Amino acid sequence: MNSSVHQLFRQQTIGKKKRERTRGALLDSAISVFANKGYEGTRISDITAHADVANGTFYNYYQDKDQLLHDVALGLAVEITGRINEEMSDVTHAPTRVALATAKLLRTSRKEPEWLDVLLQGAFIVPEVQSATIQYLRQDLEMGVDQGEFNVDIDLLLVNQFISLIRVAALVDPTMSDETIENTCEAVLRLVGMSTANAKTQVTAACESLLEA
Amino acid sequence: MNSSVHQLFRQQTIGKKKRERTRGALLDSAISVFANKGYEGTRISDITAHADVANGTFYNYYQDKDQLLHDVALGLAVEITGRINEEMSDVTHAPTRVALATAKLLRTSRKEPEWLDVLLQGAFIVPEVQSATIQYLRQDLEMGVDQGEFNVDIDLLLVNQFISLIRVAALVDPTMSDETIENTCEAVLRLVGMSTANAKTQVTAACESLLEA
DNA sequence: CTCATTTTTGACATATTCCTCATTTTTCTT
DNA sequence: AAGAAAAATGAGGAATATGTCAAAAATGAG
Repeated sequence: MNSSVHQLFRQQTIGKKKRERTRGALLDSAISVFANKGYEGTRISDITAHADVANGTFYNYYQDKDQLLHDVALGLAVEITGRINEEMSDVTHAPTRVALATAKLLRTSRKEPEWLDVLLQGAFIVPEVQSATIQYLRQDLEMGVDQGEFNVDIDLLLVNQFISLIRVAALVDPTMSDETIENTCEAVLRLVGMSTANAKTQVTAACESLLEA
Repeated sequence: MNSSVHQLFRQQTIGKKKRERTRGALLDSAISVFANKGYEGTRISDITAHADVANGTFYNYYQDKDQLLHDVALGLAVEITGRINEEMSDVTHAPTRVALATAKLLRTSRKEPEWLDVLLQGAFIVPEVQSATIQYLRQDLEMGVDQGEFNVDIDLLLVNQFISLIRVAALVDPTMSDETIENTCEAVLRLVGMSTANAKTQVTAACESLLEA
């Protein structure tokens, strides 16, 4: 087993003690198994088999699946939102930020489809993950309203609508084509009250700057 | 057991032979149990217990949970879309149709929260249910484009985005307040390319006509 | 390299769910 | 109301998962 290509958590624990390295292996395996079998559908034994450890080893680290999902999804949330925000630190125009963040997130999902899948599963199950995910998004949306670019009330419903559009992209087109990415970016901008034409312009600009990078 | 208030399928089988009546009881029970425990989380025994029949009885009717979900969700899809379309047979203005259909659907969900929940679970798992659900929606969306009211390409992604906004409403506000209904109606109209102001106007008009009825 | 400490192991006892089928009970036609 | 056909029953075997723990193995500090 252990045929995963990504190594997010193991990368983070190289050089540390055995305990942290095994934990990293379990977390990485959890990503793959949760993504492929779904949270409900995965058995503890699926994860230990994938991580090449004995069944009992799991219980040295977690009491149950819930705790594991919590750690995995929260780790992914921190990693992904952290990266994206860092890359956008100099962008102050809200529509550009929103389009860029969406495009970057979906690009991540093209490269590591399992990450977004598990992050979203976590966001719908673990409240703490939901908060972590929403945090930055809400700031950008409110910035857009302040800048007079977004024409809509920002509330919990809207934020969740936003997230659900991301989710649908991954569901309808797991390969995450450029077309899907652009269409989704335009959709989220329309959702927050921009015109179709305006949204198209913003997305085109944002995606060009993405190709340079 | 069998504390369900709704009786959709049992209603449909009154007067028929025992076989159909028991099937109706299983289908009604499935609605309640799927809605409360989720499809993955429900056991066959949960459904038979809720229906007040022996465990083995289930297997006289279905080979597995999948087949039951198929029948339940498809039955709900036919019932719900049928009702809504009938009530809108005289409406020809696409934005009005879309706003009305959305509002009516969410109103149904307020009265019978389990119906929409299970219908959507089915739509994401059983392809045939997805088709049945999408069918009418797609017509109305294309009508809106033809009428020059919607300014967006109609494709599978868009249709799924639409459905996901419905889903979010049920998730964020299970009580389905008027506010949630109106906000969701406006959001779907913005999604298909209408301006915030225009969307608001349409929704207000549609919701008024809904109060008369 | 040594060895106390940490970590892993995997067999097993417990628990859950599935599904079958011989038997009993109900239905409903005549 | 009789009785053949239809339907329901639920005990129990097979399969799968969970969580524990005494013993074995690996680790890494000195």
